[in-house]
Amino acid sequence: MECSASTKTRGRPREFDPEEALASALRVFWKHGYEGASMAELTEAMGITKPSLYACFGNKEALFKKALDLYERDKLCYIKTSLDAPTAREVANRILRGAVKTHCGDSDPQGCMGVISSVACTTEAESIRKEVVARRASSEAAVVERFERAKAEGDLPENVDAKALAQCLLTVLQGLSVKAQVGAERKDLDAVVDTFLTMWPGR
Amino acid sequence: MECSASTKTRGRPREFDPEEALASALRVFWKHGYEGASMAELTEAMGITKPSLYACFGNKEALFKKALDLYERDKLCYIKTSLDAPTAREVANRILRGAVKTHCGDSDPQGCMGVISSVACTTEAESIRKEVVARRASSEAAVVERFERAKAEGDLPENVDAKALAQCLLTVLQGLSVKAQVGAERKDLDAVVDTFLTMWPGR
DNA sequence: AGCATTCCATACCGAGTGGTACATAGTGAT
DNA sequence: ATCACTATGTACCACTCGGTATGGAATGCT
Repeated sequence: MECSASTKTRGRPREFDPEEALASALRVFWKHGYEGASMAELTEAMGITKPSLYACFGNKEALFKKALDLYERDKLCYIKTSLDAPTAREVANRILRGAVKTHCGDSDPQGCMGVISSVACTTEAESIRKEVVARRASSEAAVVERFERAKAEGDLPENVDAKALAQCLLTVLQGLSVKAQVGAERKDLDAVVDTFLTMWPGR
Repeated sequence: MECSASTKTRGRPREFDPEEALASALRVFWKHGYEGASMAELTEAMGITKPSLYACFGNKEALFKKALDLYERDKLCYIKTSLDAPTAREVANRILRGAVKTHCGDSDPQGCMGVISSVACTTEAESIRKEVVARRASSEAAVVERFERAKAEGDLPENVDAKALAQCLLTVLQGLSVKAQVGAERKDLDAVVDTFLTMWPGR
């Protein structure tokens, strides 16, 4: 049991690729959130049966967390790389453009999996919400830190509150993902980003 | 059947107040969204049994739409009244402050019922999502119109795109409601609004 | 070949879902 | 008092939920 990349093959070999299956599961969770994704839809998308899923991934919650890992590694990586931009404005630009591209593309589900899963939670699945919120907090902290550096480097005026500005940026980010999920057109979201960047203080 | 305020009382009189019951239902939908709210929790909160609910409100979907009407009338009215503010900046200020107060108060559930219900929708409840999205679109149109007037009146610089600015404002609005729902502190949201208004173009 | 081990498929579990049939109870009109 | 009418409470429906027991199939080791 427990999916791993070990090479010892005693017993009947597994007939599916756990990574491919996880990628399929990710798309289902992304579309419907944690509670909205049923085991039936998950197994069908993954092309495996329920016992195989449970043997390999544990249970629904463990599967979700592994999917969330994959999501952050593959789809949310643009946030971390954006922090390398030379100015605060360019950081904001890259993050927002990256969000529009990721959440409004037509090859992947619309919207942000984190937002979907944290908003769509009945009380009983609150551990999922806490998981998502905790991960988002760490991203937020990184942006705050980056903007404080930007202030020291003169990218941002002295009077701006780095933490508040970072939270404002991420608020727009989450708003964009909501709009994307309920079917906003990409050009409208691009216009929102244009407008927000026009308002952006400093360079 | 069908709840109404008619005065003819042939047959056994109803033992509950439909308006009170609807208000209780609203709080449940607000907390959990359409699909997250179970009939069991609804009936318990409303203090009535399922047959009474179905006789008076039709079914779950009809009950939700009536709750949504009540929500918009009682809780989202600040958006329409905000449009009467003298300047575009004051319109934005009132809308954002109203949102923080409404979605981050401790007497009502956290977050925006519309966002929760439109984001947390499995494919089968898509009619609910469309309903919510359509209502939001009409609000958005009103804000766009108000900002175009503001441009004509000189509140906003000539180079700003009224529609994009309105969408940007509502993007922040939805971002705020997401943050409120997952437990952001009110002072942080106030700081976001402060920052956004500092960036606001024109008067 | 025989064995231990692992995976797959079917069929099932108890609990919860939205929704309803039915008998009973309370009302106004006749 | 009887009737038509409506609300209520119980008990139930078919269905789906996440999760699992079980038997057989496929492998490596001895």
